[in-house]
Amino acid sequence: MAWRLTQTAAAMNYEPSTMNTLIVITGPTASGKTAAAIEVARHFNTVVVSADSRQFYRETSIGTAKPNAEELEAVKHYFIDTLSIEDNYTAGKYEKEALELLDELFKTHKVVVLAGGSGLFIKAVCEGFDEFPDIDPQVRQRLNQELETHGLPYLQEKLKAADPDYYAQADINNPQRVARALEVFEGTGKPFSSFRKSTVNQRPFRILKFGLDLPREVLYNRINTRVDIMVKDGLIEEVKSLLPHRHLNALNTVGYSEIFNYFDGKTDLPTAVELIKQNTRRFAKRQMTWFGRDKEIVWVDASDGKAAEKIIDRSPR
RNA sequence: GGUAUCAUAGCUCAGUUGGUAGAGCAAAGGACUGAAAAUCCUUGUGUCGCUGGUUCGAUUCCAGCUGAUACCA
Repeated sequence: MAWRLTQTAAAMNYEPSTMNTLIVITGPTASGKTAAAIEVARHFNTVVVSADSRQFYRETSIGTAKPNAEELEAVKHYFIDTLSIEDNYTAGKYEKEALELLDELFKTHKVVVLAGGSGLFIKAVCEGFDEFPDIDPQVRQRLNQELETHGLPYLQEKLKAADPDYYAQADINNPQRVARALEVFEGTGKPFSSFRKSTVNQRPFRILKFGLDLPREVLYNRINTRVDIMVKDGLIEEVKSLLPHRHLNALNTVGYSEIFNYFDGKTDLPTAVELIKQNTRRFAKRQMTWFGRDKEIVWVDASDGKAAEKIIDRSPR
């Protein structure tokens, strides 16, 4: 058995040998996804599509651990540097754009690599979201204003009245969730829950998911040293140049927020760097929680530096 | 060397008029369908420095020891 069928592929009843394959390479931050993806892509003479929600933006590089020039040279990458931090991007847009891109790429490639650590964006490609109408961003802006002036309970009550079904199951303490449900309701006149059908969309390609696995202690050490390297490589200067744009969502990100606080005089630099390490470790933990729930992921041990070989070994020939 | 104070969770500390203890931070676990490197939820992990004494019972009181800090020499 050289490769494994995902449930999706099995359900579609495609002939494996003639079917295009998306090799998903994921895992927590600093687990070695970039290098593994390049190695796998080279082996299949193909390209890498990024599923990393922070590497889209061309203004941020050091703090997002973007592939370096040499790595970008080695293999063609998509969805790297395609956006500005000023752009208002969503996971829904990514789903559509990524599927269109894959459709094109599979015309000339049997295999494409999807690499990244953003669980929601991987889900967008592999399963997709239910159809939600586009909502005018002003609706969210207004809701955030209401949150500011009236507090979360006010929005909770609105949601309770607008969509009792969702209210009953939603994470009501989470302002972003409450606001999201309300923006859909207020933008469409229909309850958020009426759009949520939890359908797993069938994709016209086979999906193999691999996760890079490291003992936690090893991963945490890698995170810590990688942050030190970022600082040496000029992270502080990068963040300084972005100070005028600090309110943008794309910069509400580990590695940037902490340095903004340093420039505000809220912490000293060593403390800010320690906080980046700590928050990156926490981020990695959240990623592991997310990916741990995905039973389609085949985990490969990455502590020997041979993760790519193992992925190639378990992929179609 | 002397005197005083302190020693409780990974860290900073609270507390028990004697009935084996709790906050913050750290950490761990979890949720998450268009903000996702975002956002949110849950959880106390302990030879109460060591050795004796008093006591039905000591982390608490007493003595000695060890260590830390301050002051005096």
